[in-house]
Amino acid sequence: MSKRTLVTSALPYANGPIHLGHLAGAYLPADLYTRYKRLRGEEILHICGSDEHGVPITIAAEREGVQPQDIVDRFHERNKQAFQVFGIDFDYYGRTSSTVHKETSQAFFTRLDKKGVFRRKTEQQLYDPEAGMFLPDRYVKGTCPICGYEDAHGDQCEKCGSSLSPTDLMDPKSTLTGKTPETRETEHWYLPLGAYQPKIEAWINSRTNWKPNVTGQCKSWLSDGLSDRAVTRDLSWGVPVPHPDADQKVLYVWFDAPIGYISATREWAQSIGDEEAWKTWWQDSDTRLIHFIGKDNIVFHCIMFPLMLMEHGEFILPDQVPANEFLNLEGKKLSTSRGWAVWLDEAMEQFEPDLLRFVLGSTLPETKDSDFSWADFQTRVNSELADILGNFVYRSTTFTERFHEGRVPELNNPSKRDLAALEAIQIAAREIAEAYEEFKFREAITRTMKLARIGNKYFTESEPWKTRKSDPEACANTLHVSLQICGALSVLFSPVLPAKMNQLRSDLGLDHSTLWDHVSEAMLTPGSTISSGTVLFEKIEDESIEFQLQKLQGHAAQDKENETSEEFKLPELKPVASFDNFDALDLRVGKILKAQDMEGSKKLLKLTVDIGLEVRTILSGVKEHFEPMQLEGKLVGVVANLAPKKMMGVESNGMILMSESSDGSLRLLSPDGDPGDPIC
RNA sequence: CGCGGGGUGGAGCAGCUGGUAGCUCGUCGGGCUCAUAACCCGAAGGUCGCAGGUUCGAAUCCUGCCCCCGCCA
Repeated sequence: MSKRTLVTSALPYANGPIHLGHLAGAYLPADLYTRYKRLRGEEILHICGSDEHGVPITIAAEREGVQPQDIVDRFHERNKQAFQVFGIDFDYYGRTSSTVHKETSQAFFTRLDKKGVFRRKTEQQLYDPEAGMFLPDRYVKGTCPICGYEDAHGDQCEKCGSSLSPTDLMDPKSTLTGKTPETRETEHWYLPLGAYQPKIEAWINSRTNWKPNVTGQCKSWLSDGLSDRAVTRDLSWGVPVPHPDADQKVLYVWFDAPIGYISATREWAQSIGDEEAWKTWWQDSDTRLIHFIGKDNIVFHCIMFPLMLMEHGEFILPDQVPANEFLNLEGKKLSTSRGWAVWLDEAMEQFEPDLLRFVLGSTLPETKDSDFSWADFQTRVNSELADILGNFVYRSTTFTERFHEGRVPELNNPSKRDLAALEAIQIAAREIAEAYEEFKFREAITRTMKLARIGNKYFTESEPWKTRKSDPEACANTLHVSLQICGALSVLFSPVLPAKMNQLRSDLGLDHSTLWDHVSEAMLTPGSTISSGTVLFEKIEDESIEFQLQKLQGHAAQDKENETSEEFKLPELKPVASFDNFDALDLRVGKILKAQDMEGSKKLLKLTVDIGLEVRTILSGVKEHFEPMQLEGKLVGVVANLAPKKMMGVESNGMILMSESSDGSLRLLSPDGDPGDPIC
């Protein structure tokens, strides 16, 4: 039995925000596990951080005309913040652009180099003389030698799917300068995976407790035969290769990123004022190392990184890699580039983190790809969190409040049913724990919810509203038992619903440091006071779901527009809307009294509009289409009851109706009538 | 034959180290009224993609075929 557990979550790539797919793949399961283990009183450390090197970041930086560091700074902060709000309980969130990481990964490289692990190979690579640099695969485009597609990338042809090497391309062009690159010689360090294959294979075969999808993926790689992999690249953004012959070279991102787990742990040790503390977590064989990742990362965490650790010699190896499959969205695969994603920070503007944690946790892609849909989100929140769990707690506490002075009753002469319900608490605690230990988080959540279902059934069958008069002792027992179940739930559900269960424990007068092993049929002391009337979970209205769906469509449509902006194509009709949907809008005739420039905004004009009943301020994104003077005095259509929205520090109260031409230009809808007339 | 995943009642999933097909939601019927139009009970609904094979017995193992879906997490 290991003394402690080190949990790592895949380092998110710092060129974009976190979306639901990321959470479902690694962060939420890691957090559920960590929180569960902490509740067990076990020693556990959860490490993560931003992966900040690699070509996509330099491409993003160039596109925006900024430095890679700027991109990375932006997303590091944004993602760190989003994780925190969502309740992902990292002990430390580092970043690979840090000094400690640079030192750690360089030392790692040097040690492997000195041990003779690497092979140096000279190879031909494309060089852009104008840009003065070797071109990474993705910086080269050309004609695919296999299918003749003219716009193939240096690493892969999107048309036929063939994987390519830049030198395979016919008529290659640098995407930086558009020039034809020349071929030059360069030398790189390789990790000769092929040579180590037997060693890796033996190790993988010894991992008998891994998930089938993980082992399967590894074996498939092994049976294809591992090929050597470069660990260095000719780039400027990354960790410089610490070798005199390696001018202008950096460590390949796949090599330095996993070392980020170690460097982040070192930084954590510094932060607690004990520089050496990280060693316990990485070098003591009593520590169990667990990597939470998405399936795309399996090969790195199950083959490459373990090999690096083995050859380094001073580190423990991963004990478990509970990789998840992928999460789809509304039945379609997520695509950040096509705008088909739900961004964590945006989702949390509307919904409490616990709701997302629950729904996402209930549908984690543990064994195969799974699907997240907003309709399902609404159903699960309403029918499970609100109706089953929330309502059970509510009926138990309010009944106690109304008929028992808000105090936990004594248990006297319990019936068989009472005893069975109390026993269910222990059984649940045991079964739920078992599921967590086996990384079956969906199962854990189902089993936890089952206890609330048992509570409802027990409460209904006991009929305290009848025994209240006929048999007060039985009634008291019912309340006693129901409240004990609530108490148990407040702990057993807290890995999934940390904030809500904190609230519940407060209401029940339980200590926040209550541990899993304190869960029993006697958690609440008879006579102690409880609070009631807290509605833990509000139901989600259709409108909120509709809003999210539209936002999603909006993201996707906007992106489509960007892609096909040259085509003259009218947008497709939206799905049928009910009359109620239409009727919810209050459309009015308005008169623009004044139009002012919004300083600092590219798009917005500040309009003062008379809508008959009142004069209000409306911000409109029309600066690129109209001069303020053109607008003053015009009659326009106004959405008068749109929720106010603050932009650039000014609150906008409504929206001006426009028509948009295929070339993107806007025109006013000009109604006849007087300000305030309803449009119907 | 590029790699990988999958096809189970209306929907979303579990079962897949072989032995009467489960769960949540939805639907229908009933009960109850403490409660967030909630809760409880019952019912209908599946030849487990297709075809072969192994076996006393296969959703579960083997073979072939068909169809979906990912592969800038």
